[in-house]
Amino acid sequence: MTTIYDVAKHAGVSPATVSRVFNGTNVSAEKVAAVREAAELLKFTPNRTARSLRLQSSEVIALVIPDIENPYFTEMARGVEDAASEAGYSVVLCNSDSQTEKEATYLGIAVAEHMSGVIIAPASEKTDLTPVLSTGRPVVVVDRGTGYDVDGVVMANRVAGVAATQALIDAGYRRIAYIGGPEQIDTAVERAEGWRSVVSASEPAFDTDALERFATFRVEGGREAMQELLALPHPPDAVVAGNNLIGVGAIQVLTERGLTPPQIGVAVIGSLPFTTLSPTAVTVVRLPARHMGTTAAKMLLERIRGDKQPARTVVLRNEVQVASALR
Amino acid sequence: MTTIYDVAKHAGVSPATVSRVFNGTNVSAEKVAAVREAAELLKFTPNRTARSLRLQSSEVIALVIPDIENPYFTEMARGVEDAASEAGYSVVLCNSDSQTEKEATYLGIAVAEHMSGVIIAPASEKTDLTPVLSTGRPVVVVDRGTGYDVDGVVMANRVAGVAATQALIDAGYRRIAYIGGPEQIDTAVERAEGWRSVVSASEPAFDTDALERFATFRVEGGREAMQELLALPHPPDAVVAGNNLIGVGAIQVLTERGLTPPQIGVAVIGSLPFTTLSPTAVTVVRLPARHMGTTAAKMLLERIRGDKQPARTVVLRNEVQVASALR
DNA sequence: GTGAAAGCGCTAACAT
DNA sequence: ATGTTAGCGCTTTCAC
Repeated sequence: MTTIYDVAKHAGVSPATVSRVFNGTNVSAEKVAAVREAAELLKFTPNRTARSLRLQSSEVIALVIPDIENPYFTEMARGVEDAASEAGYSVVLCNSDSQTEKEATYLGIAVAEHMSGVIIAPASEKTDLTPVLSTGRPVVVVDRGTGYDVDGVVMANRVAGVAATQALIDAGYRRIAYIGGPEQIDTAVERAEGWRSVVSASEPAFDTDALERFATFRVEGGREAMQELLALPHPPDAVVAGNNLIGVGAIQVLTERGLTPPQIGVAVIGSLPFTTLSPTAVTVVRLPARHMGTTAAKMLLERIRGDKQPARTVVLRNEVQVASALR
Repeated sequence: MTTIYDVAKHAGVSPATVSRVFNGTNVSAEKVAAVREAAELLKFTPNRTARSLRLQSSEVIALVIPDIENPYFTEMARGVEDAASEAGYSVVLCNSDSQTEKEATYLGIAVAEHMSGVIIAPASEKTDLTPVLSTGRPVVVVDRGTGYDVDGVVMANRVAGVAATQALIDAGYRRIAYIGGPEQIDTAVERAEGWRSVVSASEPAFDTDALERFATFRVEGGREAMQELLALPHPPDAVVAGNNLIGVGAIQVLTERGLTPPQIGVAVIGSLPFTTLSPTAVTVVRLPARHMGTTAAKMLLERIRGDKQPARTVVLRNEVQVASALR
């Protein structure tokens, strides 16, 4: 490994000058040239570990997500990466697998590795951010809320729930069920509220409890809940899926039973990037995941650069893609 | 930030002893207790940057993939993460976006950050591994081959191509087209060879050139190629998709035109994790992506621990899930 | 504009 | 078994 000293020797300057050349401070043109040439020749790459030990910070940000296999989060990761790499930062992707302990481990690593900041989609409301906040590092919370006074980027969840349900009502469906995520997760709760408000308004006697199901935010969760709903004495004629994977699971079950949408109405909150459905059969409330990622990254970078304004929360609007095929 | 010196002072020992306690060497029971207590009290976390500067290595491995939004690669990432975190290593996920320059940047970062090793699914055959190999760090190449003498884990691509095509033949299809990936990528070429060998054997006069298409390994690539094939004067009665995303694109186009499988036979090389298709309509040759990830991680960890045996390449068998609905 | 030297937090000889 | 100390590669005062 070639160091700043090797380069200095070859260029006939001091190590300090080499450092200056690589950090853009006042150095005479000739010395700059000499240093660059020597660096080229010796294939010198600055040692980031040494640099970050000295600077007490590294140009890396941590992105902690609960499910690396969910396209919603990878799309977001993509957005974070775009914004970060444009600013010369790299992104470490950490998969908490929805486990608070794993999440805590990664947050610990983030500080122990001197990372500049963290973007996190919390695994639950138990997420403890103090280890990183106490070091003064900025945190941006995405997708979900937390009790901490930090920047956040969230989706307009209630609005998404309303839009999904309303599209189904407009298409003529009446018994609209809802399959949401875990009861403790606030995004899930907000989306459910949107659904509940629309169905209750449409029919005052609507028995929301009978048609609401809580699932995991996974394909399997959607499958199980859909099966339960279909087994009901008086099954629904439509369903709102609380996230993309639940939507996939629900549609799989319907397809297997020959109840292809729009025979039963289906609206999904979240995009379905790899489905093979006709786009006219299902209403999709697209959540701008990639945009959420870039927004979060930009906010974090501002904080890293020393921005001290009070914490902000950005709420992202979503775009509704209504099924055109009605039953 | 509390350091080893703070802990040493509180515990009434030397910094070296604190270090020893955290690295499991001979320290008397009393001192261990004193150090642990002080560390607890002061919320001490070892500084990984300093540690890796000193050790010239960090317990981090880099995983470089060409498309973070492809479930095939995220599934693989999941496997890598499982094996690595079990061994106390963390994984930095880098998205090269199929660009050789981005890939080179990340490889540079991997060495500049003293990462212990890298697992890479190369963006192309131009990938230059020398910057990392020359530092003595181990590399495991996954999914695709390279010209380097390093460990690798690949799928049985030719076999997969044969299996996909044979399933279609067995189901009675005769004009079987193939939509593959970019011509320069060896996995794509091998899978195509499998297809070609089966169709040529089935009918000596088979005009393979007319029915072979090269696409990008993306949904859009599959869509375009499928459209071209359908516009042919004498279109195919079945198609083999060279990867999961191409399969999604092809099936989307077919569905939009009302040609739902198995009206046209479809076989896909790679799993379709988020499709809503009836599983009986499409033949899927599952590629064990997660297993590829864990295998690669284990091989890399062995090398990191000093294993010096000659380079190995592991070929992973795949599992065929034949469509049961025949036309 | 440039160099000398200290120090970021840790580990590993080397002494004791 | 434990302490002392040098040094990993870099940045940055402080002199000149």
